[in-house]
Amino acid sequence: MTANRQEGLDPGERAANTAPPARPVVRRGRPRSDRVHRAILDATRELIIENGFSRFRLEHVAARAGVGKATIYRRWPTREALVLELLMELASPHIEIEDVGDTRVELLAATTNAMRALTETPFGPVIRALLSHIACNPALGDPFRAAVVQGRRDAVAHVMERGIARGDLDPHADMDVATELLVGPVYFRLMFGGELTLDFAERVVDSVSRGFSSGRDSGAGR
Amino acid sequence: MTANRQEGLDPGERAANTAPPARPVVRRGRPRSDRVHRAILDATRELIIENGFSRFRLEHVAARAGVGKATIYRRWPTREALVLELLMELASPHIEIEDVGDTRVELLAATTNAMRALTETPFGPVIRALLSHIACNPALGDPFRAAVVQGRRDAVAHVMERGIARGDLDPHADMDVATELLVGPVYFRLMFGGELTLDFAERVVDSVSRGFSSGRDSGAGR
Amino acid sequence: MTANRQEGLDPGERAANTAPPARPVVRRGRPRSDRVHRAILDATRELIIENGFSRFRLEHVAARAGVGKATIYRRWPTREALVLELLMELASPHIEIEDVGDTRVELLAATTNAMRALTETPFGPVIRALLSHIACNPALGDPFRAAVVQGRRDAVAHVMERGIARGDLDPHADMDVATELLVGPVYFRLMFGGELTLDFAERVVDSVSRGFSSGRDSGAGR
Amino acid sequence: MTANRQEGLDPGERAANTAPPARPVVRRGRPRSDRVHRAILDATRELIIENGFSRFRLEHVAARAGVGKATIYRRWPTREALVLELLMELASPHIEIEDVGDTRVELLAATTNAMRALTETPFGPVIRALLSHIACNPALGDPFRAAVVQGRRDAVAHVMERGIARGDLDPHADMDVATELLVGPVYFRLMFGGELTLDFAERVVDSVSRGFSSGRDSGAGR
DNA sequence: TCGTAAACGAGACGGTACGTCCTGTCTTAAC
DNA sequence: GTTAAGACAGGACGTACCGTCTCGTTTACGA
Repeated sequence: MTANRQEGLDPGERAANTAPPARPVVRRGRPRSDRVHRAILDATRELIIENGFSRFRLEHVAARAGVGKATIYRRWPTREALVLELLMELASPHIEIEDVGDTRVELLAATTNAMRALTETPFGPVIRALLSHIACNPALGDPFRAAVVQGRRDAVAHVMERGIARGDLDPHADMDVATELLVGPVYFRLMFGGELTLDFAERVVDSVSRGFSSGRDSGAGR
Repeated sequence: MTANRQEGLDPGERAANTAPPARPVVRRGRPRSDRVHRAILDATRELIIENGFSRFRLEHVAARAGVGKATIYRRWPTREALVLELLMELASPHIEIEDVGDTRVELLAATTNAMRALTETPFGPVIRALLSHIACNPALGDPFRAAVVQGRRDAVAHVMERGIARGDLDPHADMDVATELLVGPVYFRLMFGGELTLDFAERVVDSVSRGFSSGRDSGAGR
Repeated sequence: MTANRQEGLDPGERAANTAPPARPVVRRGRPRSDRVHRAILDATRELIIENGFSRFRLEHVAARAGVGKATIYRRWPTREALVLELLMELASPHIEIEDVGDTRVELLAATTNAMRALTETPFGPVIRALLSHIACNPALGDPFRAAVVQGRRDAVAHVMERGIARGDLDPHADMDVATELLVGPVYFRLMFGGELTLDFAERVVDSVSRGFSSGRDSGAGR
Repeated sequence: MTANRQEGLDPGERAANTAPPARPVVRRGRPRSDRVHRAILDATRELIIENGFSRFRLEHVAARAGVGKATIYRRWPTREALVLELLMELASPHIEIEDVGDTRVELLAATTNAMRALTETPFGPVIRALLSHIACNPALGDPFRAAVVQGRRDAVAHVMERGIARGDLDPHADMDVATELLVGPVYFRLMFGGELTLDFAERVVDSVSRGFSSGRDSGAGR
């Protein structure tokens, strides 16, 4: 989330973990301003949403945030790194799937969580603008995949495990493609058109869960 | 495919529709060179694959194609229009799904056609570089959706119709999400990581077709 | 004067001087605009006079001349080269000393020419702003010395020769320091203060010409 | 020499001279370091000699002197003030002309003092780099003229007075241009090229002193 | 067969943004 | 209260491309 501020926090903590008399990498000079950090990320979010990534200009970020360009470059080496931090920040709240005791509801949540993040929060316009860079540029894609995508895979896996434990899902249901089947259709429509409605999510989940169903007359099979 | 060369052809045809003896807007001067047209598209393909769309520069296209910049602008009003033509050209061969009499094979073809286009042809790197622009920029996305995406939806719909007619698929199978379920997972992995192998395609198709199956012991249900 | 436009003029002339069938280095592309060239030099002159060389910004030149920065860099590799061309252009009209038949008048002209150029023309503020660079930077100083300073030395030498021929000046008068004695005092005051008036020029010339005088009751000795 | 440190030294000294029990403008906190003062001036001298004034950066001074930027700004309000102090410090040892009883030797000293300061001490490169600023910027030029130039004028005037008293120089010799004639040629060559040798100095002084000579067969007239 | 008019390569043009450097001010902890 | 360190807003640097424009040259067509 705060991808590249870690090194500012680590030293102290690391010092505490190791040698007591060790100098904890003294922080010298004026410390970086949190207000400025926030202002830059906010301006970044607004400008990406307004113009997309290809017309996203650091000079405009600096102007809108009321900040010098050097202040941005001091914190993020490239604009990819900047938008990555923003992306992580925006993505994280939409990953978890709560255990509500109902397998179908939880499978539906996997799809609707992704969908609502895309349609109802700034995460939508931002990731839309960054799809190409996530797909092409490992510097941006790898951290995103490691954090966000893997998080979603784990959440879906837990849902499936609970569903199998409840007897709702076939123990042989293919967990390796579950995330792809539940979330892939949403991103397909994000790029290639089509409504992103609750009805769509239910159709996807119905089709998928029928394939995953244990065959018992359970909640997972409608 | 030749999206914006139409206006070069229109005048003549329109003239034919109106005044028979009228001079059909004589084409004077040196005609445009096909060699140049080809060289620009080839350079475009190479440079997008090498650098991605964000570092794609018309000046480099002109240099590599051995062409003046004005010659490019004379044919395409924006670089989006240029890459759109390239994208259409590269996408078109991978849409059709042949009727082979076997529903499962045809469903699998829907997934593997998309997958092989992405992994084995220049269409992969090119669309990867353009995902964001297709998602954000209607000038590029709308024609692409109208031609390529709709083409794929139609092909999948025909497969489903044939599968229902053969009794392999449930007549109530949800055709509205079939393309999303078969192709969405492939694009999900294109962006968000994961193998794009035949095994993956088979797992996807198995899960989906089990959901779509008529229940009869048919080829569609493994 | 037009230091780095020579290569634009040479080819044609050189072709005429050498081999008739020789290809005269074909000029391709849109030719450089003289209007732009003039506008840049004019803006340069104004801004140096207004702000001095240390606050002289190419970005301001571009803005005032209504020109892109690249257009300036296309013609002059550094701002030193730009101001050198300006300096040469401004200096050239004040070098010559006319043969008026009167040695004292001609010696006085050597001093007053320099003085009036400094006090009554843009050459003054411009060279004042460039003294350090002429003194320190050979890229600027060498061409200036070769053209302007040597020109003035030659002019003074001719005056002395005529004065000796007329019998006004001592044949042993030291021509090697004449320019320094006649013009040095003017530049001394330019930098280190003191009036630059006709009276001052006459005092200098009187003192110098008394030292150079042939001793005969001539015009050179007051 | 130490133009703006006066206010830092005065209070203490004045306190010692006046009322013993009175607390005289208490100097609180850590006192300013002379080591730092010296290091800054030394770094300034080195960097001006290495790069000239136009590429002279306070940030580099701070780095080389091992000093914070604020420490420099606390002592000198502008970089002009800083280099002015340096210039004064370097200029002062070369002003005086000793009374040796020989008018020609003393006139020669006026020229060679200036010349040797320029060729054999750091004053040369430093003033060379500052000529433009002395000529254009009163903040730097006025104090320099008041101290250094006027000092030299006074020294030359004393030489002339002694020469007239000795009967070597014409009582009507023009004292108002004497400094210009003796030193102007040296600065002319500093900027505009030519050797700065003892031979050159002697030729200048011979020509000038012949103009100033009383006509008696004295030492001043060669 | 010869004009003529558009296409062509080259590159100049006014701009915008880049990423870097430096300015003069400020904010911190250490002394 | 001075010190070293370094963050900060701002502004200029020199470079790279944008999309438009002017050149001289090339090439097919119709007169």
